[in-house]
Amino acid sequence: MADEHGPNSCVTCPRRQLTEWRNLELEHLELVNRHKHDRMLKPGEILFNQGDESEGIYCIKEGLVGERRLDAEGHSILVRLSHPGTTVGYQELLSKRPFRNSAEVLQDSHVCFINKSIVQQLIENSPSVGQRFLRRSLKDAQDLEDSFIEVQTIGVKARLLHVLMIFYERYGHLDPEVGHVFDIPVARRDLAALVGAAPETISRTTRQLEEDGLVQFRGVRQAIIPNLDLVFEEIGTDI
Amino acid sequence: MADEHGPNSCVTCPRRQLTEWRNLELEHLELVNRHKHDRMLKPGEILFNQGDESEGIYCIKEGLVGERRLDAEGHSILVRLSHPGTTVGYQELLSKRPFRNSAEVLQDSHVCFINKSIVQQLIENSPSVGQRFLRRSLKDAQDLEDSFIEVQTIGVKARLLHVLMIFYERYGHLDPEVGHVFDIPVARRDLAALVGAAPETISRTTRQLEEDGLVQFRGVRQAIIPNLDLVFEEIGTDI
DNA sequence: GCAACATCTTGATCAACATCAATGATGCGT
DNA sequence: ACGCATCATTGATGTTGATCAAGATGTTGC
Repeated sequence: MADEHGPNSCVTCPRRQLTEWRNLELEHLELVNRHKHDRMLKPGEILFNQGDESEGIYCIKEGLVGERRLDAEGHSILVRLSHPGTTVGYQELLSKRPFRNSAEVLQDSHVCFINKSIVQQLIENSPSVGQRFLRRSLKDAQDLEDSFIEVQTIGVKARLLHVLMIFYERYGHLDPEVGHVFDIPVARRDLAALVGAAPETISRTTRQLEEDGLVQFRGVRQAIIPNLDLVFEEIGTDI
Repeated sequence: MADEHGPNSCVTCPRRQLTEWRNLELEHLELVNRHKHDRMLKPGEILFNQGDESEGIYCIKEGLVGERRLDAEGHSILVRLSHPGTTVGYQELLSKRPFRNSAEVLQDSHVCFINKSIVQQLIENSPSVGQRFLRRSLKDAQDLEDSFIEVQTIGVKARLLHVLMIFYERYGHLDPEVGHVFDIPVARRDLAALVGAAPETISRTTRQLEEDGLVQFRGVRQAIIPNLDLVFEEIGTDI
């Protein structure tokens, strides 16, 4: 399991700088590295299910993971997306409660699992870790509060644009010929679940965005924004 | 400012057991007590405004405080209510960001203000305080996530019932003659802002609840639930 | 390459809620 | 107690998005 600081080692993992393990001393880092479990996962595979007890924490090294909740009527809502450099499942681990969401792999992913006993040791021995988790929790709470306001306030069109902008930030690049090109890493139904709307509504809204000249869609997995300013105007300058 | 463990002292404050200062040593407690500022506030008074920089933390000793956010179109949404035993404004203090909501007193309240330099000292010298704030933040994030799901999923009627049940838990008592009587501590417009609906919709929904026999309203500030089971049935047993 | 299946789109209809306008209640100051 | 201002209710109408049903477009396995 321990490759001596090879390409799979936590010590040299470039994503670690984004995580709560950022300031970890070498000693603790090697502890993590010795005990971590690497997994390569395909879309549709499950990290954990709603209702499960937490066994540890999941580090996303590559790929994309979504946290999904099923409501009483069986609708699934995508509560959040986790990109590389994110630890998934820390809330339930720290609060010792069962998972309230399921975590599902949305793209080919490389995920490391760290057992709760190891995390416990890190928190006890490295004060920075606790602080990082506090900051992370504060940020998550604030993001959620914003989404909460957004859902009550603005319509599907603006919310869809917002989600598309998130994809653009992460997967986009500028093609001087056509504009800002980016991938949509999820299926339409998941895009719908992310926006909090029915798939049919997403279809109609994307068509409307094309008619407005805000976004062009190339098939179902790619899109182009010819003019970013028009989009900012629509959603109110602040992203 | 310092009364020797009189009725206004933090040392003997009964609400403290509910706050992050719960396990504070006497020494630190007296530090807080020496530097806290007591204020008696009337409905409508403001603790802080959206956009202000955080100067410290607010302890609710008595009364009721609401956090309100104004969206782009000027709608105000009541993001959360804070009851006695709650510290308000900790997120912005710890993340060193400007307040994203305004805090407004909704009922006659007794609020203590603690300057950020004191809070800083406490966190540095008393490890339990940081942990308490972490727990608090985790809980807030989880509550928000639930509200988020709720807003997308269930209708105004169920959401209103949910809010009424919160009031019942806090202000209610059983009158064997008529049923479970409780006060509604906010005006209709604020009840609307809390549910995330227009005041007109709240009017119509309350009328519907009366027609269904779920809740009777006595004026605008009091209500009666003749049969709790009927309400639980409507919102799905879990509260 | 084609069948079988899942996914996406389109159209028609419906329910929920917002908005606007008017009226009725309540409270507050002098 | 009166008048004014704020707040709450009611009705009429408009908008948004969900749902249902059907067709179109992929996608996978053989």
